[in-house]
Amino acid sequence: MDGLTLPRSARLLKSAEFRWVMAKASKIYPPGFVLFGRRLVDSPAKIGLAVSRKVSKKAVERNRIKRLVRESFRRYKPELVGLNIVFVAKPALVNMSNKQISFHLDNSWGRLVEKCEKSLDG
RNA sequence: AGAGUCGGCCAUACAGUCGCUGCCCAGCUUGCUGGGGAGAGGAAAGUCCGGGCUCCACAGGGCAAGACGCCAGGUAACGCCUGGGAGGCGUGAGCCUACGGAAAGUGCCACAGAAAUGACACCGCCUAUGUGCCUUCGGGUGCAGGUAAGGGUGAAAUGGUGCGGUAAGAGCGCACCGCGCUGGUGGUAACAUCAGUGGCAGGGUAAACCCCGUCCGGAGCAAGACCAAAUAGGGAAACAGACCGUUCGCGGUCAGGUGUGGCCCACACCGUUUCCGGGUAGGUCGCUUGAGACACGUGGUGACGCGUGUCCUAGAUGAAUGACUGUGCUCGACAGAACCCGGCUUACCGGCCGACUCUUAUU
Repeated sequence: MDGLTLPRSARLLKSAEFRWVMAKASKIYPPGFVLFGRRLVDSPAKIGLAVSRKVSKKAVERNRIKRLVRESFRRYKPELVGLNIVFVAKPALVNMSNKQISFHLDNSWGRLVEKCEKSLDG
Protein backbone atom coordinates (compact mmCIF):
# COMPACT_ATOMS: atom_id res chain seq x y z
CA MET A 1 0.00 0.00 0.00
CA ASP A 2 3.05 2.29 -0.02
CA GLY A 3 2.96 5.20 -2.43
CA LEU A 4 -0.80 5.38 -2.74
CA THR A 5 -1.00 8.67 -0.89
CA LEU A 6 -1.63 12.13 -2.29
CA PRO A 7 0.36 14.72 -0.30
CA ARG A 8 0.71 18.33 -1.36
CA SER A 9 4.11 17.55 -2.87
CA ALA A 10 2.23 15.53 -5.50
CA ARG A 11 0.17 18.55 -6.57
CA LEU A 12 0.85 21.41 -8.92
CA LEU A 13 0.15 24.47 -6.75
CA LYS A 14 1.56 27.49 -8.56
CA SER A 15 0.62 29.16 -11.79
CA ALA A 16 4.27 29.01 -12.85
CA GLU A 17 4.18 25.21 -12.62
CA PHE A 18 1.00 25.09 -14.71
CA ARG A 19 2.54 27.33 -17.37
CA TRP A 20 5.71 25.24 -17.46
CA VAL A 21 3.71 22.08 -18.19
CA MET A 22 1.31 23.65 -20.72
CA ALA A 23 4.12 25.35 -22.63
CA LYS A 24 5.67 22.17 -23.99
CA ALA A 25 3.38 19.26 -23.20
CA SER A 26 2.29 16.01 -24.76
CA LYS A 27 -1.47 16.00 -25.00
CA ILE A 28 -4.12 13.30 -25.17
CA TYR A 29 -7.86 13.80 -25.64
CA PRO A 30 -10.03 11.16 -23.97
CA PRO A 31 -13.82 11.77 -23.94
CA GLY A 32 -14.71 14.85 -21.86
CA PHE A 33 -11.26 16.07 -20.81
CA VAL A 34 -7.67 16.81 -21.87
CA LEU A 35 -4.44 15.64 -20.24
CA PHE A 36 -1.20 17.62 -20.60
CA GLY A 37 1.97 15.74 -19.60
CA ARG A 38 5.60 16.86 -19.39
CA ARG A 39 8.59 14.93 -18.09
CA LEU A 40 10.68 16.40 -15.27
CA VAL A 41 13.72 14.47 -14.08
CA ASP A 42 13.92 13.46 -10.43
CA SER A 43 10.38 14.69 -9.80
CA PRO A 44 7.57 12.70 -8.20
CA ALA A 45 4.36 12.36 -10.18
CA LYS A 46 2.43 15.63 -9.90
CA ILE A 47 -1.12 16.58 -10.91
CA GLY A 48 -2.84 19.90 -11.34
CA LEU A 49 -6.58 20.33 -11.81
CA ALA A 50 -8.39 22.87 -13.94
CA VAL A 51 -12.18 22.72 -13.71
CA SER A 52 -13.65 26.11 -14.55
CA ARG A 53 -17.14 27.50 -14.15
CA LYS A 54 -17.54 26.99 -17.86
CA VAL A 55 -17.70 23.25 -17.24
CA SER A 56 -20.59 23.59 -14.81
CA LYS A 57 -22.04 26.46 -12.82
CA LYS A 58 -22.72 24.09 -9.93
CA ALA A 59 -19.91 23.76 -7.39
CA VAL A 60 -21.09 20.27 -6.51
CA GLU A 61 -20.46 19.10 -10.07
CA ARG A 62 -17.01 20.66 -10.21
CA ASN A 63 -16.05 19.08 -6.87
CA ARG A 64 -17.29 15.70 -8.07
CA ILE A 65 -15.02 15.81 -11.12
CA LYS A 66 -11.97 16.92 -9.13
CA ARG A 67 -12.47 14.17 -6.56
CA LEU A 68 -12.70 11.51 -9.23
CA VAL A 69 -9.51 12.72 -10.89
CA ARG A 70 -7.56 12.87 -7.63
CA GLU A 71 -8.75 9.41 -6.69
CA SER A 72 -7.75 7.86 -10.00
CA PHE A 73 -4.41 9.68 -10.03
CA ARG A 74 -3.71 8.47 -6.49
CA ARG A 75 -4.11 4.84 -7.53
CA TYR A 76 -1.96 5.12 -10.65
CA LYS A 77 0.69 7.43 -9.20
CA PRO A 78 3.55 4.84 -8.99
CA GLU A 79 3.39 4.37 -12.77
CA LEU A 80 3.64 8.10 -13.45
CA VAL A 81 6.90 8.99 -11.65
CA GLY A 82 8.77 11.85 -13.30
CA LEU A 83 5.64 13.22 -14.98
CA ASN A 84 3.93 16.52 -14.37
CA ILE A 85 0.31 16.41 -15.50
CA VAL A 86 -2.41 19.01 -15.95
CA PHE A 87 -6.04 17.88 -16.16
CA VAL A 88 -8.45 20.17 -17.99
CA ALA A 89 -12.17 19.36 -17.81
CA LYS A 90 -14.71 19.94 -20.57
CA PRO A 91 -18.47 20.47 -20.21
CA ALA A 92 -19.25 16.98 -21.57
CA LEU A 93 -18.07 15.44 -18.28
CA VAL A 94 -21.16 16.72 -16.47
CA ASN A 95 -23.39 14.27 -18.28
CA MET A 96 -21.21 11.26 -17.47
CA SER A 97 -21.58 8.98 -14.45
CA ASN A 98 -18.86 8.47 -11.87
CA LYS A 99 -18.12 5.01 -13.29
CA GLN A 100 -17.77 6.31 -16.86
CA ILE A 101 -15.39 9.08 -15.83
CA SER A 102 -13.27 6.76 -13.68
CA PHE A 103 -13.08 4.26 -16.55
CA HIS A 104 -11.80 6.88 -19.01
CA LEU A 105 -9.31 8.22 -16.47
CA ASP A 106 -7.90 4.80 -15.60
CA ASN A 107 -7.35 4.08 -19.30
CA SER A 108 -5.67 7.41 -19.99
CA TRP A 109 -2.66 7.42 -17.67
CA GLY A 110 -0.86 4.65 -19.59
CA ARG A 111 -1.47 6.37 -22.92
CA LEU A 112 -0.08 9.62 -21.54
CA VAL A 113 3.11 7.84 -20.39
CA GLU A 114 3.62 6.35 -23.92
CA LYS A 115 3.03 9.72 -25.56
CA CYS A 116 5.62 11.37 -23.34
CA GLU A 117 8.19 8.65 -24.00
CA LYS A 118 7.77 9.12 -27.77
CA SER A 119 8.20 12.88 -27.64
CA LEU A 120 11.32 12.36 -25.55
CA ASP A 121 12.79 10.10 -28.28
CA GLY A 122 11.84 12.45 -31.08
C1' A B 1 -61.22 7.42 10.19
C1' G B 2 -60.92 11.08 6.19
C1' A B 3 -59.86 16.15 4.57
C1' G B 4 -57.20 20.43 6.02
C1' U B 5 -54.50 24.82 8.76
C1' C B 6 -50.31 26.62 11.60
C1' G B 7 -45.55 26.01 14.13
C1' G B 8 -41.01 23.26 15.11
C1' C B 9 -37.30 19.40 13.97
C1' C B 10 -34.46 15.79 10.68
C1' A B 11 -31.96 15.40 5.80
C1' U B 12 -29.89 7.15 4.56
C1' A B 13 -27.76 4.74 9.08
C1' C B 14 -23.81 1.62 11.09
C1' A B 15 -18.90 -0.93 10.70
C1' G B 16 -14.00 -1.67 8.38
C1' U B 17 -9.74 -0.29 4.97
C1' C B 18 -7.24 3.59 2.14
C1' G B 19 -6.81 8.97 1.13
C1' C B 20 -7.19 14.71 2.07
C1' U B 21 -7.07 19.79 5.28
C1' G B 22 -6.39 22.45 9.94
C1' C B 23 -5.56 21.90 15.48
C1' C B 24 -3.04 19.62 20.06
C1' C B 25 1.05 16.40 22.00
C1' A B 26 5.84 13.78 21.21
C1' G B 27 10.23 12.98 18.17
C1' C B 28 13.88 14.29 14.91
C1' U B 29 16.81 15.23 9.63
C1' U B 30 12.17 21.57 9.95
C1' G B 31 8.87 19.00 6.78
C1' C B 32 8.17 14.49 7.69
C1' U B 33 6.84 10.35 11.22
C1' G B 34 3.68 8.47 15.32
C1' G B 35 -0.60 9.31 18.56
C1' G B 36 -5.18 12.06 19.83
C1' G B 37 -9.23 14.86 18.33
C1' A B 38 -12.13 18.04 14.56
C1' G B 39 -13.88 18.73 9.46
C1' A B 40 -20.30 21.89 4.74
C1' G B 41 -26.16 23.59 4.58
C1' G B 42 -31.37 24.33 5.61
C1' A B 43 -30.97 26.55 2.07
C1' A B 44 -23.77 26.74 2.27
C1' A B 45 -27.42 28.98 -3.56
C1' G B 46 -29.48 33.79 -5.96
C1' U B 47 -26.35 38.24 -4.43
C1' C B 48 -32.08 41.10 -3.56
C1' C B 49 -32.02 44.23 1.23
C1' G B 50 -29.80 45.59 6.31
C1' G B 51 -25.45 45.85 9.53
C1' G B 52 -20.32 44.80 11.51
C1' C B 53 -15.24 45.26 9.72
C1' U B 54 -11.46 47.80 6.29
C1' C B 55 -9.75 51.77 3.18
C1' C B 56 -10.95 56.50 0.82
C1' A B 57 -13.80 61.13 1.21
C1' C B 58 -16.04 64.56 4.71
C1' A B 59 -17.10 72.39 8.37
C1' G B 60 -22.36 72.92 7.87
C1' G B 61 -26.31 72.45 4.53
C1' G B 62 -28.97 71.66 -0.04
C1' C B 63 -30.25 69.36 -4.88
C1' A B 64 -30.54 64.97 -7.71
C1' A B 65 -31.17 59.64 -7.69
C1' G B 66 -33.06 55.33 -5.18
C1' A B 67 -35.84 52.64 -1.63
C1' C B 68 -39.84 52.57 1.61
C1' G B 69 -45.24 54.17 2.90
C1' C B 70 -52.28 52.02 8.06
C1' C B 71 -50.64 52.20 13.66
C1' A B 72 -47.56 50.63 17.73
C1' G B 73 -43.50 47.79 19.18
C1' G B 74 -38.78 44.56 18.55
C1' U B 75 -33.72 45.14 16.78
C1' A B 76 -26.95 46.87 15.74
C1' A B 77 -30.01 47.77 11.45
C1' C B 78 -33.60 46.61 7.71
C1' G B 79 -37.35 46.75 2.43
C1' C B 80 -37.27 41.93 8.17
C1' C B 81 -40.14 40.19 12.42
C1' U B 82 -44.20 40.61 16.28
C1' G B 83 -48.90 42.55 17.98
C1' G B 84 -53.08 45.55 16.59
C1' G B 85 -56.52 48.19 12.89
C1' A B 86 -58.98 48.33 8.06
C1' G B 87 -60.40 45.72 3.53
C1' G B 88 -60.88 40.95 0.99
C1' C B 89 -61.18 35.23 0.78
C1' G B 90 -62.62 30.62 3.34
C1' U B 91 -68.22 26.59 6.66
C1' G B 92 -63.80 26.82 9.89
C1' A B 93 -58.66 26.47 12.00
C1' G B 94 -56.67 30.32 9.24
C1' C B 95 -54.83 32.97 4.85
C1' C B 96 -53.95 37.40 1.56
C1' U B 97 -53.03 42.97 0.98
C1' A B 98 -47.59 48.15 -2.94
C1' C B 99 -52.69 49.55 2.92
C1' G B 100 -50.25 57.88 2.25
C1' G B 101 -52.44 61.59 -1.52
C1' A B 102 -56.95 61.49 -7.46
C1' A B 103 -61.17 68.87 -4.15
C1' A B 104 -52.08 70.86 -6.55
C1' G B 105 -51.25 69.91 -11.64
C1' U B 106 -50.36 66.78 -16.22
C1' G B 107 -51.19 62.32 -19.14
C1' C B 108 -54.13 57.90 -20.60
C1' C B 109 -59.10 55.22 -20.84
C1' A B 110 -60.75 51.32 -27.27
C1' C B 111 -65.86 50.72 -28.57
C1' A B 112 -70.75 52.05 -27.56
C1' G B 113 -73.88 56.10 -26.29
C1' A B 114 -78.14 61.87 -26.90
C1' A B 115 -74.49 63.13 -23.40
C1' A B 116 -67.98 61.30 -20.32
C1' U B 117 -67.41 65.83 -15.88
C1' G B 118 -68.18 73.57 -16.53
C1' A B 119 -72.06 66.91 -17.89
C1' C B 120 -76.36 65.31 -21.04
C1' A B 121 -82.97 65.84 -23.50
C1' C B 122 -82.43 60.21 -28.22
C1' C B 123 -86.85 57.50 -26.68
C1' G B 124 -90.08 58.48 -22.81
C1' C B 125 -92.95 61.60 -19.08
C1' C B 126 -95.84 66.52 -18.27
C1' U B 127 -100.36 70.33 -20.21
C1' A B 128 -99.54 73.69 -14.12
C1' U B 129 -97.48 78.24 -17.59
C1' G B 130 -97.45 81.07 -22.75
C1' U B 131 -99.48 80.40 -27.55
C1' G B 132 -101.85 78.01 -32.17
C1' C B 133 -105.58 74.50 -33.93
C1' C B 134 -109.83 71.10 -33.12
C1' U B 135 -114.01 70.31 -29.81
C1' U B 136 -119.77 66.69 -28.71
C1' C B 137 -117.08 72.10 -23.92
C1' G B 138 -115.47 66.67 -20.57
C1' G B 139 -111.16 67.41 -23.22
C1' G B 140 -107.58 66.26 -27.29
C1' U B 141 -103.20 67.95 -29.77
C1' G B 142 -98.76 70.97 -32.08
C1' C B 143 -94.88 74.42 -30.69
C1' A B 144 -92.24 76.89 -26.83
C1' G B 145 -91.11 75.14 -22.17
C1' G B 146 -90.44 71.80 -17.87
C1' U B 147 -88.43 67.04 -16.31
C1' A B 148 -82.66 62.98 -14.74
C1' A B 149 -88.38 58.91 -12.13
C1' G B 150 -88.21 54.91 -16.39
C1' G B 151 -85.77 52.72 -21.24
C1' G B 152 -81.35 52.07 -23.85
C1' U B 153 -75.14 52.51 -24.00
C1' G B 154 -70.96 51.80 -21.10
C1' A B 155 -65.71 50.00 -16.83
C1' A B 156 -68.08 54.57 -15.17
C1' A B 157 -74.16 58.66 -16.11
C1' U B 158 -74.31 63.75 -9.69
C1' G B 159 -75.50 58.18 -3.71
C1' G B 160 -79.40 53.91 -2.23
C1' U B 161 -84.47 52.39 -0.31
C1' G B 162 -89.23 54.13 1.19
C1' C B 163 -92.85 57.94 2.17
C1' G B 164 -94.45 62.79 1.20
C1' G B 165 -94.66 66.19 -2.70
C1' U B 166 -95.68 67.66 -7.95
C1' A B 167 -98.49 69.08 -14.13
C1' A B 168 -94.59 65.55 -14.44
C1' G B 169 -90.36 65.36 -11.64
C1' A B 170 -86.07 66.39 -8.77
C1' G B 171 -82.45 65.99 -1.46
C1' C B 172 -87.58 69.82 -3.14
C1' G B 173 -88.94 67.93 2.22
C1' C B 174 -88.62 63.75 5.80
C1' A B 175 -86.82 58.69 7.92
C1' C B 176 -82.97 55.00 7.69
C1' C B 177 -78.28 53.66 5.27
C1' G B 178 -73.85 55.92 2.73
C1' C B 179 -70.52 60.49 2.45
C1' G B 180 -68.22 65.14 4.37
C1' C B 181 -67.58 68.41 8.63
C1' U B 182 -67.77 69.41 14.12
C1' G B 183 -67.78 67.53 18.93
C1' G B 184 -68.06 63.64 22.90
C1' U B 185 -66.51 58.66 24.61
C1' G B 186 -62.92 54.27 24.42
C1' G B 187 -57.88 53.41 22.71
C1' U B 188 -50.48 55.33 23.17
C1' A B 189 -52.15 55.19 18.01
C1' A B 190 -54.26 53.29 13.44
C1' C B 191 -59.30 53.08 14.38
C1' A B 192 -64.09 52.12 16.57
C1' U B 193 -68.54 54.15 18.39
C1' C B 194 -72.25 57.92 19.64
C1' A B 195 -74.44 62.77 18.99
C1' G B 196 -75.02 67.07 16.14
C1' U B 197 -74.72 69.18 11.43
C1' G B 198 -74.41 69.93 5.77
C1' G B 199 -78.68 67.97 1.33
C1' C B 200 -73.98 66.13 -0.42
C1' A B 201 -68.04 66.83 -2.66
C1' G B 202 -68.67 63.09 -7.84
C1' G B 203 -65.48 57.41 -12.75
C1' G B 204 -60.78 54.70 -12.94
C1' U B 205 -55.44 54.76 -13.13
C1' A B 206 -50.20 57.14 -8.48
C1' A B 207 -46.22 48.92 -9.57
C1' A B 208 -48.16 56.63 -15.12
C1' C B 209 -45.51 61.38 -14.31
C1' C B 210 -46.20 63.64 -9.84
C1' C B 211 -47.15 65.66 -4.48
C1' C B 212 -46.28 64.68 0.84
C1' G B 213 -43.46 62.09 4.65
C1' U B 214 -39.18 58.91 6.25
C1' C B 215 -34.16 56.90 5.36
C1' C B 216 -29.67 57.31 2.81
C1' G B 217 -21.22 59.58 1.28
C1' G B 218 -18.28 55.87 -1.91
C1' A B 219 -15.92 51.27 -2.61
C1' G B 220 -15.35 46.34 -1.08
C1' C B 221 -11.54 40.69 2.13
C1' A B 222 -8.88 40.64 -5.15
C1' A B 223 -11.08 45.48 1.49
C1' G B 224 -6.69 46.35 3.97
C1' A B 225 -1.83 45.55 6.89
C1' C B 226 3.06 43.34 6.94
C1' C B 227 7.58 40.42 5.17
C1' A B 228 10.11 40.14 0.71
C1' A B 229 13.83 36.83 -3.92
C1' A B 230 15.53 37.49 -9.17
C1' U B 231 15.83 41.44 -12.99
C1' A B 232 15.77 46.64 -14.47
C1' G B 233 15.87 51.47 -12.69
C1' G B 234 16.27 55.53 -8.22
C1' G B 235 19.07 57.56 -3.76
C1' A B 236 23.26 57.54 -0.15
C1' A B 237 27.97 56.11 1.87
C1' A B 238 32.65 53.71 1.78
C1' C B 239 36.53 51.80 -1.10
C1' A B 240 38.27 53.34 -5.49
C1' G B 241 45.34 50.47 -8.27
C1' A B 242 50.04 53.08 -9.42
C1' C B 243 52.52 57.64 -10.64
C1' C B 244 52.75 63.07 -11.33
C1' G B 245 50.92 68.05 -10.21
C1' U B 246 48.15 70.83 -6.51
C1' U B 247 45.80 76.97 -4.22
C1' C B 248 44.35 70.22 -0.66
C1' G B 249 38.63 71.40 -3.66
C1' C B 250 40.79 68.26 -7.20
C1' G B 251 43.13 67.60 -12.12
C1' G B 252 46.10 64.59 -15.54
C1' U B 253 48.51 59.95 -17.40
C1' C B 254 48.74 54.72 -17.40
C1' A B 255 46.37 50.48 -16.03
C1' G B 256 41.59 46.44 -14.78
C1' G B 257 37.37 42.83 -16.10
C1' U B 258 34.03 40.47 -19.88
C1' G B 259 32.79 39.30 -25.02
C1' U B 260 34.16 38.85 -30.53
C1' G B 261 38.90 36.93 -32.78
C1' G B 262 44.09 31.92 -34.25
C1' C B 263 47.09 36.17 -32.18
C1' C B 264 48.91 41.62 -31.64
C1' C B 265 46.20 45.69 -32.95
C1' A B 266 41.18 46.82 -32.93
C1' C B 267 35.91 47.10 -31.65
C1' A B 268 31.79 46.71 -28.02
C1' C B 269 30.26 46.64 -22.91
C1' C B 270 31.22 47.29 -17.56
C1' G B 271 33.58 50.97 -11.47
C1' U B 272 33.19 47.60 -6.98
C1' U B 273 31.02 46.77 -2.23
C1' U B 274 27.50 47.95 1.47
C1' C B 275 23.10 50.35 2.94
C1' C B 276 18.24 52.91 2.09
C1' G B 277 13.32 53.61 -0.11
C1' G B 278 9.52 52.03 -3.71
C1' G B 279 8.07 47.30 -5.43
C1' U B 280 6.91 42.14 -8.85
C1' A B 281 6.84 36.63 -8.11
C1' G B 282 6.08 34.34 -3.57
C1' G B 283 4.74 34.29 1.62
C1' U B 284 2.37 35.88 6.49
C1' C B 285 -1.75 38.27 8.80
C1' G B 286 -6.84 39.67 8.09
C1' C B 287 -9.50 34.23 9.22
C1' U B 288 -12.88 32.79 12.72
C1' U B 289 -14.61 34.20 20.20
C1' G B 290 -19.11 35.92 17.70
C1' A B 291 -25.26 41.28 17.65
C1' G B 292 -21.95 33.16 19.40
C1' A B 293 -24.25 28.20 20.94
C1' C B 294 -26.73 25.41 24.76
C1' A B 295 -29.27 24.85 29.57
C1' C B 296 -31.97 26.99 33.54
C1' G B 297 -34.45 31.17 35.67
C1' U B 298 -37.11 35.66 34.77
C1' G B 299 -40.15 40.11 32.29
C1' G B 300 -43.49 40.48 28.03
C1' U B 301 -49.91 38.51 24.44
C1' G B 302 -45.57 38.24 21.12
C1' A B 303 -41.16 39.55 18.17
C1' C B 304 -37.59 39.95 21.91
C1' G B 305 -35.03 41.62 26.45
C1' C B 306 -32.40 40.59 31.16
C1' G B 307 -29.63 37.35 34.68
C1' U B 308 -26.66 32.94 35.96
C1' G B 309 -23.90 28.73 34.46
C1' U B 310 -21.46 25.68 30.85
C1' C B 311 -19.09 25.17 26.08
C1' C B 312 -15.53 26.51 21.74
C1' U B 313 -18.40 24.01 17.11
C1' A B 314 -14.75 23.95 9.25
C1' G B 315 -11.16 27.72 8.12
C1' A B 316 -9.44 25.73 2.63
C1' U B 317 -6.51 29.35 -1.00
C1' G B 318 -4.70 25.65 -8.50
C1' A B 319 -8.73 25.70 -3.19
C1' A B 320 -9.68 19.78 1.98
C1' U B 321 -14.79 16.70 4.02
C1' G B 322 -13.68 11.64 -0.71
C1' A B 323 -13.15 6.35 -2.58
C1' C B 324 -13.89 1.13 -1.89
C1' U B 325 -16.18 -3.07 0.76
C1' G B 326 -20.09 -5.17 3.82
C1' U B 327 -25.01 -4.95 6.32
C1' G B 328 -30.07 -2.78 6.98
C1' C B 329 -34.24 -0.07 5.17
C1' U B 330 -38.77 3.69 3.51
C1' C B 331 -33.41 2.78 -1.80
C1' G B 332 -31.67 8.39 -0.22
C1' A B 333 -34.16 15.27 -3.04
C1' C B 334 -32.14 20.16 -3.75
C1' A B 335 -27.39 20.92 -3.42
C1' G B 336 -20.67 22.37 -1.42
C1' A B 337 -18.39 27.02 3.35
C1' A B 338 -14.56 31.21 0.73
C1' C B 339 -14.43 37.96 5.87
C1' C B 340 -18.59 37.49 9.41
C1' C B 341 -23.68 38.13 11.06
C1' G B 342 -29.49 39.38 10.55
C1' G B 343 -33.32 38.78 6.80
C1' C B 344 -35.80 37.95 2.07
C1' U B 345 -36.33 35.00 -2.31
C1' U B 346 -35.68 30.61 -5.05
C1' A B 347 -34.66 24.86 -5.29
C1' C B 348 -36.07 20.25 -2.79
C1' C B 349 -37.11 12.82 -2.33
C1' G B 350 -39.34 12.30 1.91
C1' G B 351 -39.96 11.57 7.31
C1' C B 352 -41.09 12.88 12.59
C1' C B 353 -43.41 15.85 16.64
C1' G B 354 -46.95 19.40 18.70
C1' A B 355 -51.38 22.64 18.55
C1' C B 356 -55.92 23.44 16.09
C1' U B 357 -60.31 23.16 12.36
C1' C B 358 -64.15 20.71 9.38
C1' U B 359 -66.93 16.19 7.95
C1' U B 360 -68.61 11.25 9.12
C1' A B 361 -69.15 6.96 12.30
C1' U B 362 -69.05 4.28 17.05
C1' U B 363 -69.43 4.26 22.45
